[in-house]
Amino acid sequence: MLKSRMTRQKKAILEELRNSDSHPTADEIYERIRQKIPKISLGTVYRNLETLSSSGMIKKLDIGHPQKRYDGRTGSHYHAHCINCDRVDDLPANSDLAIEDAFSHLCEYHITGHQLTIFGLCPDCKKKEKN
Amino acid sequence: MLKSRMTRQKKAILEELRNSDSHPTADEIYERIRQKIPKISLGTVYRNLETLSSSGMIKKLDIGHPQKRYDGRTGSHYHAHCINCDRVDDLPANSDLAIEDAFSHLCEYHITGHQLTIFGLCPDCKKKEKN
DNA sequence: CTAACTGCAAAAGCTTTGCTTTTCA
DNA sequence: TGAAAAGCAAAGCTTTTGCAGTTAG
Repeated sequence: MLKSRMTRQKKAILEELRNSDSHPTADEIYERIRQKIPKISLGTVYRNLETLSSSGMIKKLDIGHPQKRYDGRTGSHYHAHCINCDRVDDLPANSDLAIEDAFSHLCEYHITGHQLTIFGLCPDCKKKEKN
Repeated sequence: MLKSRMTRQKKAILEELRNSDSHPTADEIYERIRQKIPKISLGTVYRNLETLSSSGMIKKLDIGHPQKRYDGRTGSHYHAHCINCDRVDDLPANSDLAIEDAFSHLCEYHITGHQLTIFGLCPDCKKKEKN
């Protein structure tokens, strides 16, 4: 375990992620934190997001876009991704380890985890689509 | 549907992907095609990969790395991703629509698809890990 | 023929990094 | 007080784009 200090900047980033149920990009986090700590730099945001995610305090998500998303919920769970507005929501179900069991019989991998994402239209975009 | 011409470059890229069971990056594809078409440019590779994937002839994969991967298999299937060497393998099972059914009762999304990836050590890295 | 495509090179966009100064413990 | 982190700016990497010349149909 590396040494790590809880700075004002890091604390603010962690709080922002924990109080948010969206899954913001680094840049969105930067803009929000800037309201409280105007002099914070984007580099600091990136460095802290990296530290926090490699120590397991947050998660880095990849939704197939140039920008990564960050998630303050560390429990294992799945995501839903709107193909229209790119919003990402948490799904109300924990990871299902049975899936890993099933695939352990189908491939030669030593499985350590899995990731499941649902794609579709979020409630808002579903409504708009009807018009 | 947009008009599209089957150029020598596009054909070579498509064949390369279909004859390969790895899931190469744009740059890897570029290097391979260069053996046959030395003057091809990386920009052309990117443009063709984009055309091919938006017309559904290939798939673009995101494994959470800066570079995207490309897959010549269009049937819906899952992937295994080695956390040590970043190799990506196809899993010998088709997409399970029951998963989408299950989540359609748990969220308000209009679900159109899903993606499942297994993480772990591939057979090669599993062996090396033992030493 | 001519719209679509190529090659080349420059630009764009996100993220990382080097360096000096500041700050937490 | 010293190691770790911040701020700033420059660099890095992958991907996209503009443009003039080429080519498939």
